[in-house]
Amino acid sequence: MPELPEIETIRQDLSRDIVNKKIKLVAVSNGRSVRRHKSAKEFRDRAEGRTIKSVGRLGKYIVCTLDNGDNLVMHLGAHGQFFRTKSAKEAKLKHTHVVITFTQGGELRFVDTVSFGEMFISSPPPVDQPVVVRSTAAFALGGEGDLTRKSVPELAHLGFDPMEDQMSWERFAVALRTRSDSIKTLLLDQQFVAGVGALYADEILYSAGLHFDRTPESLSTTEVRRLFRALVEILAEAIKQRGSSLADGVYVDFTGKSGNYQNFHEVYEREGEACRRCRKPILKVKAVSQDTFFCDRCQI
DNA sequence: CAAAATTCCTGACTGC
DNA sequence: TGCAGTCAGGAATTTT
Repeated sequence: MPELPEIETIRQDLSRDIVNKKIKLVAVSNGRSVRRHKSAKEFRDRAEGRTIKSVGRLGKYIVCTLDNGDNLVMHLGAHGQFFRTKSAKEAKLKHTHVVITFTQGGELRFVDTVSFGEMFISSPPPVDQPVVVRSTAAFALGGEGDLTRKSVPELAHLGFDPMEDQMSWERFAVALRTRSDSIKTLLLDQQFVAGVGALYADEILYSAGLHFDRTPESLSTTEVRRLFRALVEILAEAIKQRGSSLADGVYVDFTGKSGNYQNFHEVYEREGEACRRCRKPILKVKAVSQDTFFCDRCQI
């Protein structure tokens, strides 16, 4: 369940920790975690001996640029976790599928109970075959996300990233008008906006004072602005708080510490508790094939 | 024809 | 104890 704020927290920590470290060994114990490759050996061969030059992010993907120009791309899926360990001796958690050992010592372990997550090595496209961006990101060219998208073809389909791309509320309004789905469906659609999942979608809609079922055509200009502002501000605040850790224990950073943003949730996992704005109990319904938490008085 | 709905992958957990 | 059902992110496939 990690979403953009949790992934960004991990990216920041990794960036401080593994940049300029050299990958000595890669051990894959579950081939499903590297399923885009023909074999685990191919993944290992392309990673071993490489030095990590930078750690970026697009949506829920972490992108490590290597010294040969390739990118090591990592996605946590629904239950994936990273753990940084000082030595190989530390006990291995169940479902540890990939272990990266650095020349300078220490390991980065990828633990993923259901193996919905993945890791793969991607090469930038040849100059005569540039990536064509067809998603909503085409409305937000010029940012950091644009560079990532163009060097990792596998991520070109992702919509704009609210933190990495140069989107404005006016261009967001244009992108919105191309779609007829409900606004919650759109927030969850990675090809519309990259990085938002069920938790932040509900928090964003509460903050914007909008009901999950509203459609883009029904939104006034003021409401579109409120939605865009909530999208950017909720994610930014959640990053400041190092993401949300729920009772399920799925999200912790790679040292095992929880985030703080769960203490600021207005609706998510607050069914029956009083809305902090109007005191009416928060509701939970099935919508967009998922649980949706909202206040039916404050969100119209 | 596109958009919407369903399926698939896997393991943890819930309820009977 | 066991067994059916549910859930999760995203891609692929099927149905509408």
